[in-house]
Amino acid sequence: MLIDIKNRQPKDWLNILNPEQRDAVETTEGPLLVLSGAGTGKTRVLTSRIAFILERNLSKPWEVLAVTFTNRAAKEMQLRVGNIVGSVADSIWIGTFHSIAAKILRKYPKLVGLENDFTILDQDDQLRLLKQIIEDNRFDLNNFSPKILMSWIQFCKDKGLAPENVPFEMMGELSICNVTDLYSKYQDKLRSLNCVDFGDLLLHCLNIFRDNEEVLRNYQDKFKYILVDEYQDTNVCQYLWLRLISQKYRNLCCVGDDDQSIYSWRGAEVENILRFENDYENSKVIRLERNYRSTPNILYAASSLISNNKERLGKNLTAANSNDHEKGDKLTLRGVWDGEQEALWLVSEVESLQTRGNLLSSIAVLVRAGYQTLEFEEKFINAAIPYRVFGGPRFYERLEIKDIIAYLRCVCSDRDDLAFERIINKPKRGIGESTLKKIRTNSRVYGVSLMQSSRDLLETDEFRPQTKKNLNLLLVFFSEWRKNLNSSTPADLVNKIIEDIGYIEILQKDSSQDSQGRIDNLREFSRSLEDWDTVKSFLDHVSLVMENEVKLTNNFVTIMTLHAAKGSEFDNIFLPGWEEDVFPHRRSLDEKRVGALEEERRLAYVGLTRARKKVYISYAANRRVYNQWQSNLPSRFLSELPNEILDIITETGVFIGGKQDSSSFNISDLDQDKYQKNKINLSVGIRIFHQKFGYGKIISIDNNKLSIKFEKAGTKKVLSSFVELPP
DNA sequence: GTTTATCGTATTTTT
DNA sequence: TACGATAAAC
Repeated sequence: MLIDIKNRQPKDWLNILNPEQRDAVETTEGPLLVLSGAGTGKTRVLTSRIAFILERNLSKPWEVLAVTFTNRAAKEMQLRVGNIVGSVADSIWIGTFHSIAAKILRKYPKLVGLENDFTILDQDDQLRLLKQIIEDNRFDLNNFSPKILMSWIQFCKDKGLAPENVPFEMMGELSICNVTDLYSKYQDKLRSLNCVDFGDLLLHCLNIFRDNEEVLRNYQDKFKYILVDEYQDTNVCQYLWLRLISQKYRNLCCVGDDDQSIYSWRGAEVENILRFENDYENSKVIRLERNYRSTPNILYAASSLISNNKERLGKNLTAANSNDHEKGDKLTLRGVWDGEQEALWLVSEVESLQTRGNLLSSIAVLVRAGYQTLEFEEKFINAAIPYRVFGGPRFYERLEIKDIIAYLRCVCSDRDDLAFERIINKPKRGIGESTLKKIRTNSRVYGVSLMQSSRDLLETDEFRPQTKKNLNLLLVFFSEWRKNLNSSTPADLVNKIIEDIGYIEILQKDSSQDSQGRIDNLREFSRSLEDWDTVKSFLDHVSLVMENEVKLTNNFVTIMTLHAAKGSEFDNIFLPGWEEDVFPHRRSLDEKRVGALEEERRLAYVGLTRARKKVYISYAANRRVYNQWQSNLPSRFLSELPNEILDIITETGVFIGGKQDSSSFNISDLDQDKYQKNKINLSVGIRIFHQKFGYGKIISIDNNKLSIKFEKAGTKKVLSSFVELPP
């Protein structure tokens, strides 16, 4: 594919750009903000800009830094730049914030008190570590859960704050317990274990730049051109980092879209993009508003929706290939009785798309939250339609894989206590809580690693004979594996480990459903290791690139969360679950922050703008949540879509406004106030009939939500539009 | 001392 | 439902 594109006229990639895009590519000097709406060719601008810089010989490839948020985006950029400029693209610094920071940190670990081979912890390890610290120090934390405390610590790190710099105001309701103390202890522990967490990668890197002028100058001199993708998603720490590193040449090009900012919960600050012009003197702003992706109808829907947000810079997307006669299909809006019917309907629409000649790979189902994928998976399996869930439990996060990785980590480092704790009794070898406690206490007293502590204790009679024997065997294995560390390939080493500890046999004995799948995963894992020369380089890859290699095999429907969908596009998009409390998510409604709802709306905007041709939105009146029936109102976002471009189909038997006539259904009917007017007279005590639950009496009324005591089904909450007066 | 069973509770999004 | 913490059984 390289050859094919390289054979084009050298200027081709430049000439296909529209004037604004071209301006963004050619304005190489000085700070530049590119406000790039959905589908306006953002990636094309970024890649062309890099190609332009290289082609004009403005800098060497290794003097260009391009940062993205996801590994996927980084990979794509690498590929597309490579398509234009060829193999020199390999020496450009392209990567995620985290991987670039890790690369720099690996060069200067000592400056922040780390050793060369520090380990990057994942969330699981972070949480376990924090729990341990809470226990060890007997912290009184007022019933705040470790999870909450962990996210607070991450929050501080996102802001670029070390424990000693956290201002009192930031502690919020956590100020009643000494969280900063905990944070500080957590950092100490990480350092003593020679570990970092995700937030540290950036924070340490930032601190290196702050405290070591020569190092900073080194990188400032190096990077003549800096490009940032998805700038609206940067947090304070990343913002400060960028400011420092770009200070010398000031050739900083940030590309982003405030309407697609959906990561504030992870510390992202839209403000970064809103204040770009103030922050960087003599900066230029270019707006990309020509959308090459979606039909006019889809854009109209998306624009109407997003115009309900107040905090935005404001952009008007127009369809680049617009033409008054061809507005594209209307959006399909489907209301159904319950979640199951929604899934059945969705699958049947997929089948119909397929018979009309659409590839399954042109179809995506975008959900608000991970748990929603299950229902669709089931129905796809029944219909024998191939699908793939992205962003589900990721390969390296599977338990069995994590176990083996923990073994590898222990082989590499004697000091990796977290990994050691994970595997000391996995598979079960009779080493339980009390033995572990002894090892821990001993290690704390003497300041040695758990593994060293175990070795020391084995010299004594502290353990029972059986325990002693088992633990000793494990340690003997480790010293053997370490001998092989440099002589054999990582794949061979893993196979040896799996065999020595009898992992496969244990899985085989366990006759549970997924044990075969786990064995397959292990095989797959050792196969994937064949691409790596050293265990260490592989471990780094694992912690930074959590995704499994995406197999671009065949033809399948994509199922993923709206968050994961950002940056991708499909001909046909399904957006199920548009109900209050599901989407917008309840958590965002509970939150007092005004911005929370606006972020949900941006998420809806992202969803709509993924589609090239056709959008299907659906909602279910009832849903089973944790084995309980719950009735939901249609999402408020539905009433923000223009009526004239919707094809509305409600299921037979779903009553809206007391009428079964679907043609008279109007979106504004969803508006609660208007809705109240044409409903039947309901009051407490009245006997009613409900399609699914039968007869019952109303016990209370809350707007149009009714609590009804059914004669057979018990007490349920039901939407008033779904009840009838008995004949 | 270790493993298994039961109970109760909290449920987003991800580098 | 699914996981984690605690209680009973091996």
